[in-house]
Amino acid sequence: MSYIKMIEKDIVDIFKRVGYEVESVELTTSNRPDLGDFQLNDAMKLAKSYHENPHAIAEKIKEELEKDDKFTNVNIAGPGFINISISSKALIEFLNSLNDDITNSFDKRKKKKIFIDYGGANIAKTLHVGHLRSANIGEALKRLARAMGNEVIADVHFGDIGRQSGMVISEIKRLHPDLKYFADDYNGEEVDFSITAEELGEIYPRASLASKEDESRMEEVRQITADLENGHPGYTALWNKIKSVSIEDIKKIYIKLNTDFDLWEGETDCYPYIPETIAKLKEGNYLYESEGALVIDIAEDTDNSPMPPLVVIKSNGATLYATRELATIYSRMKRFNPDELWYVTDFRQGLYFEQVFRASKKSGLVNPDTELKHLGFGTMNGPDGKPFKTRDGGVMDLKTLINLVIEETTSRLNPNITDTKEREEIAEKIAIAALKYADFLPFRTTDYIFEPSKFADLEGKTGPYLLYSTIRMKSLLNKSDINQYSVKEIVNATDRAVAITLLNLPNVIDKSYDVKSLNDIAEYLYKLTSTYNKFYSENRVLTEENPAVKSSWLALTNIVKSTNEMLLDILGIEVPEKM
RNA sequence: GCGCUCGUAGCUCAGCUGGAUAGAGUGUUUGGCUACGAACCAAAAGGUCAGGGGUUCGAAUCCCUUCGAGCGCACCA
Repeated sequence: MSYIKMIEKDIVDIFKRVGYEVESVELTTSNRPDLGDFQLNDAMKLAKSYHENPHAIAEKIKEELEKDDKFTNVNIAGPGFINISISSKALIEFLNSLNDDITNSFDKRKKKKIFIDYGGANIAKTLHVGHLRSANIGEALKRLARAMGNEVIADVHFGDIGRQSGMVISEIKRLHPDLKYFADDYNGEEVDFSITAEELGEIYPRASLASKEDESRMEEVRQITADLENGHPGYTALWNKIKSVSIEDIKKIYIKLNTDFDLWEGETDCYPYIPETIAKLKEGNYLYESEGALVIDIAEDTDNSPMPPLVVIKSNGATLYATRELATIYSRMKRFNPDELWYVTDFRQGLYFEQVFRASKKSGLVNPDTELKHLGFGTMNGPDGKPFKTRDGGVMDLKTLINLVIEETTSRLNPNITDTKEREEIAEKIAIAALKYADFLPFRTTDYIFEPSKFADLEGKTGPYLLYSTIRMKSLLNKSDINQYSVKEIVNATDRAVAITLLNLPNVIDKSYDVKSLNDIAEYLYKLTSTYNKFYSENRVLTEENPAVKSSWLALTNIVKSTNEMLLDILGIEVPEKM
């Protein structure tokens, strides 16, 4: 158990001993650091339920707290705030436990099997800035869930079928009408045709625009989509070729983003499970015909607004997104039987997922106790408040964005790093850190504005700040002539502040995991690092003459460095050796 | 029309399971490198928490209401 949780448990015992039943208490960092390290607000809450004077309750608690040598400076302020500080003796004990083993710095949860679906790259389209959040948040939640002791399976869930396939094929048909794939007598033979990811990136928007303006073109697209789904040999061969080009390109960017999946599956991977899924829905008599389509009712009595039924089979007999989603859920349950299924997508899909989840529960595709969670996120907008665009009005693709940031980080690299390849690698790592960290700072569901000028912003509360500071800690430790150290004393206010901040980590991790947002961890990293940097600027570690003080400060530096590395790793951010 | 989300410093965002004097970064002004790495540290200025009402010891936070913004509402994904 983490140190702060042990202290909190002790305090709960104290409450019980003096006659107040509380389940738990949380030590929160004080709003009034002049009065103490932490504050307890429980006396005022208890005053209500026990009909007693809050100050009198606080007084009883205070008396007991003072008997424990972990606490000092216990005082009561205002209506019944209890302020407490942690004694140096306790802080030293705590810091040394971290110095010995950093992996005990926060608490694990009861192990669960979690299946997480994020990324959601679309084969037909190049990755754009909208995909950044799903990759960042999904990857970090995966790592966080694993760090909390869970078994986690991640799937990229490529969008590899659907109308966009029809769009792309129809456009290629226009560009190369004589291609063998389109011939009536096409028989599965190899066709000499190649396409680059760049070309692909231009094809979809053109087709999409044309279909929007021309209903007959849209009808053609629908037809091609249906034919493809029904196994049209030429379309299938062409689409597979496009898929392999696109997937290769997409994988490269995910690797750059430090994002990795256990399963690189797509929507089409659920096809073998569609018949069973439909059979299961029919078995329970959940499907009925409405306007030519097969739908399932999912309204519930408690709904305070109309809930439309979910279309499972289109009137032309084809499947659609929801069909494949249901079959995918069925396949995941059958193959992995997870306790929880998480979907990290744009929050605009909230209603859709609510529908799919209800249909899955109602029809028994999942177990009654399987938790289905849609972890929606807000959109990353441009300065006009609309989804991020390039100067000429196009959607900013992810590669361009990454390269823009790399340009900035390259220009600031230490000139002592001369190897060209090394420079490129480091500049890229810093750029990714900048992008990811900026993306984690707002709460998960917040729409936020990402201004182009922020690309150039590598100072202050940024990824590069964290990397720079962590590298500086490493550098300090490397230069030290001592490599065995431990905390022997708390020397002044600056090292004390670092210790108190470290103490608070488990509560930050808990909250972050409970609400499935990384902003608390991102914020904590800055808090810890800047608190350390203040210590760093006011104390000279390497030239310190008192060996006990020097040892303590080296240990403190080591703990902060390790904590930063651990938390940055959870966020999917790599720390280079130098920068 | 129905539903969901949001409105906090010049800008970008935290804080929302009610707690003390509403925070951070950036920008502006200013100080600190012959220094363990200055992508750093320090200081100042900057607020009607959209407006109004209510609940209570206490409201940015909960409830009602007005105004403003965004998003979603069966055969797209």
